[in-house]
Amino acid sequence: MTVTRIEQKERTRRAILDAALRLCEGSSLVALSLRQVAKEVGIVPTAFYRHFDSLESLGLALVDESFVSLRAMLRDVRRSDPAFADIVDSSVDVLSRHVKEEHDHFAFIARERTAGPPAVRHSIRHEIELCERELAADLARFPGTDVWSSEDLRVLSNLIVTAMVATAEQILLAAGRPEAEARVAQTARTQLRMVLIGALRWRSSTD
Amino acid sequence: MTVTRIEQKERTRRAILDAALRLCEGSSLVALSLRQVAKEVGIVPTAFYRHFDSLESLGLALVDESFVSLRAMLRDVRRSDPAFADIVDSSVDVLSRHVKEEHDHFAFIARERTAGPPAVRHSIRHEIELCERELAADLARFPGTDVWSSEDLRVLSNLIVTAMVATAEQILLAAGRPEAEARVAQTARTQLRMVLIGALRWRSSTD
DNA sequence: GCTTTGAGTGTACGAACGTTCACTCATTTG
DNA sequence: CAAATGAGTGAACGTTCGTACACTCAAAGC
Repeated sequence: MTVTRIEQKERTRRAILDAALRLCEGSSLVALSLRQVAKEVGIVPTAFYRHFDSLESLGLALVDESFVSLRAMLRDVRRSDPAFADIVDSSVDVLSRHVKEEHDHFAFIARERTAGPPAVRHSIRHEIELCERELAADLARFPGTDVWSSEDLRVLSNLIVTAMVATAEQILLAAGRPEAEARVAQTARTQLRMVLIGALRWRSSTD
Repeated sequence: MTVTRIEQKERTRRAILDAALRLCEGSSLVALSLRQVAKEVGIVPTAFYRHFDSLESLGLALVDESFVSLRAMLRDVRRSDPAFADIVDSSVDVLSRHVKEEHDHFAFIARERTAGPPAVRHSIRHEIELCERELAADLARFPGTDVWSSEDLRVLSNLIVTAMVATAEQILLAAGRPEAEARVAQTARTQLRMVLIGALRWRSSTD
């Protein structure tokens, strides 16, 4: 019991983050009230201000936290299991596993990306742009892509990220129905293959 | 002045729809209050109930209305201008023109699709699914697609619709900055070509 | 051990919320 | 022309909202 003081504060902070994540599921941050969060946590409304100075800064903290989950997923995708013959199979597999494991974080990103408070929307968009740039860098490391322009890489990774965001949304929607999940994953695999093959062919036919 | 009575009612109804569309821009339907809408329209809160029995049914009316705009766009895409050499060019052109013209409707769909009240979300998802099925039927009419399975068509049209929804979101985001709009359109054209070529190649290599 | 600190409390406020109800009064109807 | 209709009014209700302020009382620091 040496660090009890800051430890307890951190515990309450976590409880607030979790409560907010839980409560705005099914609506949005913009429809959430400070009092609801406080009641859910079990503290008095004014105590909220000891941790965040507004719901918006709470939202920004949730963005940070959610993208920690998302980046953990990207890390897993990157060092894809060599047991998988196909990078597409392994990537979609990692995606669907992470999305289900960190359901709340991915749902938060998907929802607040378009409907959150302006600052939250902006922050999420920025993070996703960074992901696109990272993906473009990854793609550039592939054999045979050295002839591509950076613009082509950008366009391709934008398309892939868009498709994967949509896939994540559909996985969330199918959550708990294994056959629906499998269907979404199968669709995502096919789409990824179409895109990759198309990108290669398109390049070699226009360079 | 023969139809003044119902005419006036319709006018107020329109004013409510417009006010709601305007007010929930930048947040969401779930963060909208009946009183805000009434104030914006210039009627007393209780008068709202003469036209809708809840904000949710207002939301459903806005979904209907927004998809009238969207379907008008699809109609334009379908009878694509023969002056355009490329169907991709003409489709993206029609898309960006309609999205800008009916900015509010497309923004509404994009936003409430993930963040609206459950019934609204569900309704939008249903409408988008119908669009996907229509697109699949259109694609089936293309020469050379007769060997495709209906599942392949479904997967492809899902991918295309996803990419176009994302494009619409980016056009909305770039609204008012012509160079940004042009960039989004150019990206969309490239992506559509990658997808179409990839789908063709993928099919012919696995049938 | 005495003092300081700060997470959490409790009360209180004015504002906005959804909904109720009884109403007005111009238009429509018969 | 009298009666019925129905869009819009206005006051009132019980809630919930964000926030201000003065407070408690363990843990942390000296």
